[in-house]
Amino acid sequence: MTDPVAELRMVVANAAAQLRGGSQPDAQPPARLERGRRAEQGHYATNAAMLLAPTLGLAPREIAQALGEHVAGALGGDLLAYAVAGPGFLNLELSDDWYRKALRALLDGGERFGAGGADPGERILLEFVSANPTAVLVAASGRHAAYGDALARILRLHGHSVSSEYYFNDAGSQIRRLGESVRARALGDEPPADGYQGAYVADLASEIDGAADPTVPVDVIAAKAVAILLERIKGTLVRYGVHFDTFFSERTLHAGTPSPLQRALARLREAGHVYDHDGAVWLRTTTFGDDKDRVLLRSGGEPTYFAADVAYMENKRERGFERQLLPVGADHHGYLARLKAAFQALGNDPDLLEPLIIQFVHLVEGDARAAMSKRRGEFVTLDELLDEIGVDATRYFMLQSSHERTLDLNLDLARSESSENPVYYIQYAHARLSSVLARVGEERVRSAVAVDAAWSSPAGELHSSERQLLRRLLSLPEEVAEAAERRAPHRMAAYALELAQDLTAFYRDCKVVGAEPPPTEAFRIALCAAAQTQLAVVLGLLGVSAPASM
RNA sequence: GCCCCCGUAGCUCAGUUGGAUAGAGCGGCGGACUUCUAAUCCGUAGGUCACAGGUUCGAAUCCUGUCGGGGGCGCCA
Repeated sequence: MTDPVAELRMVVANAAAQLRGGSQPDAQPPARLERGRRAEQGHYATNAAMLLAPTLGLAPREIAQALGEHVAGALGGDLLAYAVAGPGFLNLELSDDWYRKALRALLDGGERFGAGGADPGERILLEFVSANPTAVLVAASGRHAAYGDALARILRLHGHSVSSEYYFNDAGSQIRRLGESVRARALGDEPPADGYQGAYVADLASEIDGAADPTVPVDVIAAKAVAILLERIKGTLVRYGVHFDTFFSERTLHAGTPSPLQRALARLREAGHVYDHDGAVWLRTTTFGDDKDRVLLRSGGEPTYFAADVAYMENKRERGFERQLLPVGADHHGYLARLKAAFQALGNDPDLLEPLIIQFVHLVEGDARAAMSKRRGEFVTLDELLDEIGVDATRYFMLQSSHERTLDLNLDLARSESSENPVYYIQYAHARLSSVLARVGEERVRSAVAVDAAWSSPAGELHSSERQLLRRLLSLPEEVAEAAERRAPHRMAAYALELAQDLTAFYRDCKVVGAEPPPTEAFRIALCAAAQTQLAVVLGLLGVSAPASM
């Protein structure tokens, strides 16, 4: 019994197959098995009968009844009762024996319970944040960082091999502008109009030796500035708990003969997707659904940012990553059609390049929305945000809502209500469990967890809060699968909160230490241990700490 | 003008491969601390799921349109 709910689902599927007899399952979606939302809806409910109705030509409730009989036969003593309800749901009520076996499965799974659902596991490259090292990270980058990092963790638990990567632009005109801005500040001048105005540029000017020295080329100044800023960015990411396996330099795409960029270009040319026009070199992205063709090499021969991106995609593929995930800001969405087109032009299956659009974080202070232009230097940095409300609250805030939705971050509210962040409620549940288990003592915990024969007594019946907590814990595999497949870390944030609520209800209703009779105490200790393990795992997926005390 | 995302309780948001009586946190109101952690709990008020049509036995969810908010439409990055 590695996944009790999956086994239950299998029993229902088999029963449905028997009812269906020879007729094909056709294109029906698989039947669902859900936790009952209300007490009278049983412990689990399935809509299988309603899905079978069209095929069998019978009333859903009639089918549900027959389905119930089959399921009852297969489950034996694990099933306490079943009932047909509503338009044709089959509600199942499971026995306490089933719940005890389920707890055994949870404990045996340990930190890996719910892991490995991906079939097959893929080699995935997840590139995110990738903010140019022309400034420090802004608060909004905190959303991308939290999203990508959590997604990487979730995909890994789900059974994929994920490499997280930060692509940084260390070549091209923005970098040159940074260098010119630093030089201007070093000379006591204003940066150029299209340069970087922030106060940090003046700091860079004083930090970099020779910034004012006319014999030192601007490119050298720029490179030094990039190196400093990149280190600051890395420092912020470490503080934020966001890990990158690799930092990838754009410059390397232009290096060597032939450079990766030249090779990608040659490949596209061979495939017949490239042409010359107006002195520039174009990629015929319209072949693959883009609005218009795109320039790869400008009429001066200089490659566009797009050309570098194309070479970068090719490089990812050459490194053996079959799937490329690319969370980007909503302001980039117009860029994605051409990326996808280029990916196809390189001979790839377009479905293997997955751009994920992350909507904006609107910073609000008072009534006005804070403008965030890096060039003008008017922005709230991620470090400032972390100073204000802390890593855990920031990460949870950034992850609690869908990335498809714009997020309003009211700084005044964040400051004043930081302690109201749901993350503390979740962490508190974890701390409580730790406290209970500490009170019980390691030795007692070990024995309670090890010997499930000692969990049941003739008189003991589980409390409904215990059952509900177990159902929540048992749903982790499907929650992880859902979060991974939908690229939706916020599902785990919601799950963590629900788990904490069930834990709090359990804590309220079921005394653990000294519970009578002894088998009840043993069972509850084991349940606490399983819950603590899982809550720590889930918090870990979000990149939030799981404190032993608060 | 064209394209993308969003519109759910006072606020911030879950819930979209169509299912049962739409949920949570915060805020409001009324209660509970000699207790395994009160950063908690209990009770209560609060909804035309933006609007209008359509498909369906069944729609917050799918389709069409309208309104509102955000973003994008460079040989910039």
